[in-house]
Amino acid sequence: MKLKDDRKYALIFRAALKLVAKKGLSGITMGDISKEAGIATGTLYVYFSGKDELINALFAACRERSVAVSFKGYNPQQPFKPAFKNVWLNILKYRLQHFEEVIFLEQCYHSPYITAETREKAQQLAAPFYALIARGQAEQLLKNIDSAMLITFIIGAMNELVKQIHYSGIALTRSKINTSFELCWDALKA
Amino acid sequence: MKLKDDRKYALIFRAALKLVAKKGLSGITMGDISKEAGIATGTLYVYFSGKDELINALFAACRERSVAVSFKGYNPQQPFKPAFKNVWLNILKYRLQHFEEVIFLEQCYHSPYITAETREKAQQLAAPFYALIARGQAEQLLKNIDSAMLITFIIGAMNELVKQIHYSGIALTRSKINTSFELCWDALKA
Amino acid sequence: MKLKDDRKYALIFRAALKLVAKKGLSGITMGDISKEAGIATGTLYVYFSGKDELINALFAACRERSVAVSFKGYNPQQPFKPAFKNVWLNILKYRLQHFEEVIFLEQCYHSPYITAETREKAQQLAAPFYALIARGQAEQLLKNIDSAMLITFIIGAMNELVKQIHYSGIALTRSKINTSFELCWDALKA
Amino acid sequence: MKLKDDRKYALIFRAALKLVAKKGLSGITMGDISKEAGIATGTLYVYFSGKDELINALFAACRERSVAVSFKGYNPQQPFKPAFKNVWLNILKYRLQHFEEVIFLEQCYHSPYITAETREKAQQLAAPFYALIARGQAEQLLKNIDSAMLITFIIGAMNELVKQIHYSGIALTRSKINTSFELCWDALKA
DNA sequence: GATGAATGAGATTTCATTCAT
DNA sequence: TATGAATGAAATCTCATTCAT
Repeated sequence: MKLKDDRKYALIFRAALKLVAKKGLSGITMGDISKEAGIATGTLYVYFSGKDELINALFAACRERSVAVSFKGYNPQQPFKPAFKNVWLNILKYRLQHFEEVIFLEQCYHSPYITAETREKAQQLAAPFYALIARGQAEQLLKNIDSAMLITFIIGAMNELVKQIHYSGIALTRSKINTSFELCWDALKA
Repeated sequence: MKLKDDRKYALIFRAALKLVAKKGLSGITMGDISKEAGIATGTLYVYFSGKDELINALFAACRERSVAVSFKGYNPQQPFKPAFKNVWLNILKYRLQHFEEVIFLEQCYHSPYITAETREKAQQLAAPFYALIARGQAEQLLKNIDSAMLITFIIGAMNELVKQIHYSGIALTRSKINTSFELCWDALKA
Repeated sequence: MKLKDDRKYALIFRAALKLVAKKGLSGITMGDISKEAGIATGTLYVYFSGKDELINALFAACRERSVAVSFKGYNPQQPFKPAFKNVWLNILKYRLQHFEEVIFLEQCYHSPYITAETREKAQQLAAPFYALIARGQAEQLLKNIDSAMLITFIIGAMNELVKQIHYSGIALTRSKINTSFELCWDALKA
Repeated sequence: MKLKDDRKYALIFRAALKLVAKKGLSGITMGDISKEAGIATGTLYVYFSGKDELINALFAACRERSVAVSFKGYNPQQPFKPAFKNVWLNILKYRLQHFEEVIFLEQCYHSPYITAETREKAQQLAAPFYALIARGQAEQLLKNIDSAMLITFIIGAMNELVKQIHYSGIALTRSKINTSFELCWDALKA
């Protein structure tokens, strides 16, 4: 008896991400995805009930992975600024290394594929970031303003930074990274 | 024999923007656009040679309008910070009032519709912003780092801010605007 | 300007009926129908929103035509038996000449295509037959039993007769017709 | 190595009948049948070489069962009318209790699934009914006309009666049955 | 120029059948 | 034999574009 192959999910996701990065969300077809993944088109429907479900599942997976990686190595005992920088760097590195996911998530956000439910769940994943900001404010290191606004600033600037680095093709030196972080930190610090 | 009706361009653009904001770039069809614009599908092809051209033209138009409005009221005699804030506010207001265009531009950027040429031209429109940053640096008010990085920061943070405001539905008070600007200014200032 | 061509409905219906008679309801495809009708597959979707709608519409059309023709030449002044025979003959002739419709209606009845609504409407078309039976009972010419049962008997016997004639290929002589009618009449008469 | 499990045939047949009654012949898939039967899709192909064979086999089985039951309790010594009524009742009861088979047979008759051979064999099963009619004619109790026509009448009326009873949901009383039989008898009797 | 029906290539999806376990 | 994932041909349906009016 043949069992459902868990590696196929990864295979399909990788294929879809690659294609979206290349041709945009509006340019991918189920046929393209299956071909890229090296499986038959019909097989896609063994793993996902349709294109919508595939894209929603991939969206959720990308969001989760992205969050999961952010707090790697985070240690609450560590002083705030280095701990925060660690998270900031995790995010930056992840986004640069998985630029396809960044594009995919952005393209999805205003697409008809993502359901309200999926969107809702994605929102909830932000909780740890709010907690981190709250800690910085409690320690009087961060500006005492609406934490949503602070997060907005961090994420927005980071997004654009990642895109700029990706498209400019300019190598990202340690000093550039530090400059960028200080730019961000100057904005947030009390 | 009638002449091309200039108002139809606006009609078509407005329809396309509305639909992209609602259903995403991957969700719109020529049929949808014509219906929303209140004209026949065939008529679209009188004004645009095809879907690609329509989207490229709209993309270019949005970019141009967006830049044109940014420097409204800009007066080089004015001291830098208020002059800069004026531009910053122009951009913020425009993006909030024309949120559909923000979405559209974002969606386009990684779509196969936009040609390299269109992308190139869009890039060139950023020149006045570089000049503005250069002035701030010359006056030693802004950090003396890669101006592309500074612009990236400003635009990225602004984009996210606009989205947050739009989706949260929270009214934007004068004090919130000022807080946001100061956040941005603290990041940039020397 | 090209207008929707009313003859296309007839063209499509004729094609569908021909194919169902040949290959059964389970054997027809939208592609087959369009080819048989001499139009592009996409054109079918200009006239019907999908396969379901096409089949429901054809079902309704067949039912209506079948009923409409039944009372041709019916004259209430005429004595009951010849008036009744006239109707009976109308039905028999119509079904023999439009055998494809008989098959189609039968195939449809237990198919997932026909909606409850369509079924409902079809049911209502039987009213004139009930009225005719009621007249025969009022004149004490027909058995005074549940009129639904009488109609059931007439229609059931007729259906099978039509099939037998069609498949046996034996010519239907005037005398055979009369014999059949008398068989039916003997069953019904008081 | 296990042997073919005879109960599986019954399981498969039951599942197929249930589904055809619910969704029509055009609405069933091998997947549906296997799921309804509680077995794997692949297992269907252990018992039948394909969909066609499955349906032909079921068709033949239904026809055989239907005929076999008709003459239960038939005693040639018994006078004709009660003997005939006995057969008539056997058929009526069987069809009411196995309505799914009635639908299935009807649906099959004009489908491309049933082969000429299967159809042929089904035809031959009617022989005992012809013999019964011949006896009635020899005893000068039945009209002396083409026996095919008489059988057509009986079966057609019965079919419709069964459907009417099934769909109306009205309980079938002993008196209703008798009335129906007399209707039939009046038609046939010399 | 304006219309919208017509087109057919191509997208999504289904499903009978096969095959590895 | 039993399983159900895998397949790919074929079905349904969509949609950018054309064309007759």
